Amino acid sequence: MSKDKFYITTPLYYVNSSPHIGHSYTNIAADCLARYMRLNLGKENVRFLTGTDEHGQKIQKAADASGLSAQDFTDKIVVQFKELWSGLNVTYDDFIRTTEKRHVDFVQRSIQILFDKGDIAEGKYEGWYCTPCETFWLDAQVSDKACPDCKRALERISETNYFFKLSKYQEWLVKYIESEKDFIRPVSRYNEVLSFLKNNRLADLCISRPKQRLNWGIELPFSKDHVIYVWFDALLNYISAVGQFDERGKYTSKWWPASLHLMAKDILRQHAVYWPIMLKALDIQMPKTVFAHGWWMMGESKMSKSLGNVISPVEMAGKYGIDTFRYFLLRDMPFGLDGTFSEEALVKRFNSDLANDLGNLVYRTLTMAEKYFDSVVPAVSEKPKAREIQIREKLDGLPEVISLELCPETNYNFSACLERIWELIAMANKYVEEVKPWSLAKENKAEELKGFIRLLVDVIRGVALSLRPFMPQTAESILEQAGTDKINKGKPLFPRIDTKSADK
RNA sequence: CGCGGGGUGGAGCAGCCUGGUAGCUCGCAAGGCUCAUAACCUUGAGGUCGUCAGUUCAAAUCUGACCCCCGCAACCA
Repeated sequence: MSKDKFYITTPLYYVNSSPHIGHSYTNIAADCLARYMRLNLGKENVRFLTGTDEHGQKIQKAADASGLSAQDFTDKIVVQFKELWSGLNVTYDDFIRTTEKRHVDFVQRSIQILFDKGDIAEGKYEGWYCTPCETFWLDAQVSDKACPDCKRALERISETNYFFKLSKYQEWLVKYIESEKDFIRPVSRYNEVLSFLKNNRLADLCISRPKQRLNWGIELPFSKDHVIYVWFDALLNYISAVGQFDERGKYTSKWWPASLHLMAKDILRQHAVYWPIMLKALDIQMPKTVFAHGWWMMGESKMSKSLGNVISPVEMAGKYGIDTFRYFLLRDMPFGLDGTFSEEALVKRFNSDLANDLGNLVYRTLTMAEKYFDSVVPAVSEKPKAREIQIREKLDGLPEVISLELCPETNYNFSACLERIWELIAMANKYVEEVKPWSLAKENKAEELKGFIRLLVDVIRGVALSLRPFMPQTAESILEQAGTDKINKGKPLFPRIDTKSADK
């Protein structure tokens, strides 16, 4: 990517069920980066794409189960996703659905190009099929010719399908990954993919499904009897949304190549193996970075609908506030690793970090400005003390520190950014004890008091500016209260949650 | 011998790559202060860094073996 443009994507979410905390996590992280880049590069130089993946058998089945047509069903779920994003202040620039014409046309064109150049060919697909479940199983997944799902007898079938020649590009991909250290992040994932590619021979990817089994999909342009495999269809969204092929099949785009494809670790394979090979075959540039983050675990176990431990992001944001939810997700687990979600942990973070540290600093600062200087922000001190100089250095250095943490090399470390900001907050809280402004007031040391209050106001302004990508509402609120020469104090930002009485 | 992550004071984690006083947050105890949301500040208690062996002057950190926990099929980032 060029350094003055930033194109970030999230996965296209599969709409066979409602959105949950994992979807929120990916999109909040993406939103944070998009907001950050907009502030630095200008709004017009940032593109943030999200959307939904709507084809395939699981969706067909989910639609059947709810008694709706596939189109009506997906229309309904898409609304839930869009509402969630606006409910979490996720500011995407474009939302693509794989059922949209712009995407369908693009996918058909792409696959025709690959077919014409010989990278897609007809072949036989053999495997096991469970008629009641309407599910295909590979040899490796099956034992005793029984369906892993329903345990009923499987049928051996062989059908005509189309295959994408992944193996043709395997060597190229290994070399490419080896030459581009930023291509897959974090490093543990980079090593994982590379060793996978070195130790396994890629099988050619079956990219079609016979219509007799499944017709909810994009039709193959060269076979009326087949639709396109969902992954092959879905991955193309990253380029279908921002560009097009000319007559000669050359892809042009204002935004491509993407700066960052963000996803969870479970779909890294598709993005780090299939996708680059698809692009290479289409003669299109590689994205700069593919980043796989970790999973949120629920207490001891994995999040699971059957265990009933799925957290509703809407409920969390509604109960504790959007910014609290964003803060918790971005702060509590290092980006790239797995973490544990619990409401108790969230409340703890709320009370200690947001109420006690940040909220209290803002509130006490504004109260003093109000009380000592009638809400007029005083001038910067002319003879700052050593400690004040130190705090100002930390404050001035914050943007640089954050920029170093929000890049592929440091794994887009949101948590570290927030830690750095909170270090400044802690310094300011300590400094209040050191200076004892209440004593200065009693002793009529107005000059000293002025410089001190101004320092605190500058700190909370700086904190607010740095927080904009992470906690947009909070940042705005602080700037509304303290952004101008006249303080406009409001209510405490994060009223402490009383856990002691709630426990019993 | 399928793959991967992890076992560090009461809880949750960092440190391990690039060996050398074991650090952070929360909780707990004592004290201070009053501008502030029973908030803030200071100090303190508390750890044989999963087990065993090896390398080394020196190991949480490197090597080997072993034990235990959790993900990797499904709904699913």
